[in-house]
Amino acid sequence: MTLKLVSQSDHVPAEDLLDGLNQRQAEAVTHTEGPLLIIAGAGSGKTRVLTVRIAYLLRLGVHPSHILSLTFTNKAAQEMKERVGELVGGSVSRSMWVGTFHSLFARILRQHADRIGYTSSFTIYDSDDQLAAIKAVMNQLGVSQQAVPPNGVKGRISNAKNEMMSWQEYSRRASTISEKQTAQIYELYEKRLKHSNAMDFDDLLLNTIILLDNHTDVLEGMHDRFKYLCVDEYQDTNRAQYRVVNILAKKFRNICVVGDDAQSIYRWRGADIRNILEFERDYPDARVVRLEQNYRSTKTILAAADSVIKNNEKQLRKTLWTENVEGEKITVLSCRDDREEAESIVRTIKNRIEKNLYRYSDTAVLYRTNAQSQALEDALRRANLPYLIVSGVSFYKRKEVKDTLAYLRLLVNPADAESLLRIVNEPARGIGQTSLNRMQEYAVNNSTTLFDVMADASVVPQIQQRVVTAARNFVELVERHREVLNDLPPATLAQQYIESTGLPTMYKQQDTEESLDKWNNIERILDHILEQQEIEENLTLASYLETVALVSEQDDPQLGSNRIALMTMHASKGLEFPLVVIAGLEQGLFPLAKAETDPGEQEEERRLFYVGITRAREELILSYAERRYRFGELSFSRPSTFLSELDQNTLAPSGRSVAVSAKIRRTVETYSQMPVKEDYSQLSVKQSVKTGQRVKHPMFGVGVVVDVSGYGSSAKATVEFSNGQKKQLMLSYARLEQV
DNA sequence: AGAGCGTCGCTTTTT
DNA sequence: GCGACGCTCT
Repeated sequence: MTLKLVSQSDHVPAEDLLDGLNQRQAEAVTHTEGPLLIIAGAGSGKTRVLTVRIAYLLRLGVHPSHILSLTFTNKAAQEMKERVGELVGGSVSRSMWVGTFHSLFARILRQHADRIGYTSSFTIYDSDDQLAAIKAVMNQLGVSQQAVPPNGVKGRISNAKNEMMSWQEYSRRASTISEKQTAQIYELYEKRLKHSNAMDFDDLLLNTIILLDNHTDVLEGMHDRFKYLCVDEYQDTNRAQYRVVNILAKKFRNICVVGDDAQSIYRWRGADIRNILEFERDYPDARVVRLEQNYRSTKTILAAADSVIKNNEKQLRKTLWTENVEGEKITVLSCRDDREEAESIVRTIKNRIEKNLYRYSDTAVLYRTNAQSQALEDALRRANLPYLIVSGVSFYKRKEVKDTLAYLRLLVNPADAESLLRIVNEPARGIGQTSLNRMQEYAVNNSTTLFDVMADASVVPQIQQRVVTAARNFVELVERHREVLNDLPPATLAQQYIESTGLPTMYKQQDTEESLDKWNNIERILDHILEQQEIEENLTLASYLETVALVSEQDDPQLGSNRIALMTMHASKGLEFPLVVIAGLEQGLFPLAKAETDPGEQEEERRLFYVGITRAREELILSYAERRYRFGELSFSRPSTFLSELDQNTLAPSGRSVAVSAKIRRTVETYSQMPVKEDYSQLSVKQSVKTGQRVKHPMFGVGVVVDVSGYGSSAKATVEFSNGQKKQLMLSYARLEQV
């Protein structure tokens, strides 16, 4: 198979691959030996360079299996595989290692699990499982969850792991009482996971490091295998990832990293920007190539992006430029509330589409938080426009889905305490919390697993006979299917097993709309397994579960369809759309409130805005609402400071004063009943606004009041701003300051 | 053991 | 405004 394809790639000279690349891009492609840092600005053809570079390596005769390409998200890995496949043929690209850090390391760890005290059927814990384990450990220690929020502990443990700090070391360094407590939880958490034959996301990296550090033969195997390394989104790697990359690159030093410090948006989860900033120090002989020509966006969009990002101090200066046209100015929609914002956005998009400027799939609406998608969805549905939410988690977060997967995980790995606890009494089997606590305690004290205790719980003190029987029945149910784990095709096995758990039956019998929905979702998983089994011949239940654990959601088949895409700005990284809308540009939302006190956070938010802006090819629309529902309550906000940072020349004059639509149906009562949390300290200022007075608007800048009408909460002022713009402003929303 | 009710925290972002 | 969790009652 491979032979045929290598010969196929032989008949075209490698140089032909360089056609259409600019000089810098070609330089990056042809620098195959030794360290290479590619600083790739947004839209500079990074993916193209990476894929061509791989094709180039192959044409030089490098065997595909010697190339390792690490990406940050599944989406990126997928795209890389496809695009390389287009260049060199699908079966060649299939024998290459292209994947996320996590998925790749999970594979490596499965191969060598026994070397680090795991079995190859270890379970991967998602963050809910992590939290459940932390809570269990806290209970065990008698730490109150009120006093110590488990989520905070989770964050601290994860941070420690990202910095490769073991619980032993954490414990040594702990000085405050709270740190010592965290250390204790960390220790027991680690032991609990190990005992459950489970790893969390961070462990996948950490254990890989441990494996490679302590087992020279494995390391040598890796070295000989991965002669060419390529790491995408290097600015988003954390210290553990950095470490693995450097271990792997040590022998051949053919390491190519690509990144853009301006697009580093994962600091919060341990990404360390030093990794890219100090690459040249790590590899003094590194070649550095800067890709600064942008092929994606109009001059206007680039100018806007640049005007924003230059407010960041920590920044490698680089100059993006483009030969593209000037393009449309940026429209700003100012709206009264989130509902109106959604409707304005939908109307604007609809308008563009009706004029045949764009198709649905040319359009993306980006936002800061997933919660914002709700209003947008409603508006899109009302307008009957097709849309697609690129969210990630929804399906796999549903209870019945998690339960089904927990059953399957238990089947593969009966030591998995978190999965067991999740479903042992779902549907009810008469095994309650008290009994479970007793059995768990017994398991911990006797260094065995909960599952094994349940096989014969009669030894547990104070246990009731009917619980002993129920527990044994449960264990037998699982064991019965475990016996055929390797004999039956996974889909068949899963089907029979899940059926026998009584879970689907329970939902079916409840016979409500909701429960039938749940039953349906269970069927969807079983169908999905069957589907995967047909795609991949060697599918095992374990490999299926791994994919599901490491893939948030593969909605890709839908991404190609003609729909408007809705997603967070984080999810938009690496994508591009002719028309991009960024919603919710308000202080406290974007940037988030916590950025206001932390300059580092502020800069990260700004980079995120930069990422959002640079997704746009032709046209950008920004919006904000003066009030919106958050946490079920109405809250007020000022327009984002990011808006005022934008180069004013890039904004459309009409867009800056987009009128509030009369179409919005909203009654006075709704307003008067709305809880108002915001302080009204500025109200006196507003009410004293007089004609002729100079005022400052957070977004429109300084202006003169030319007219005042109405009073109380409906008072309006007409303000003429310094650029000649006249705008009517509701005094109760517009944050005018006296100047 | 399990159902029912009230409280609380939550929305940043993801492998 | 929702879902997870804990407390109380049966």
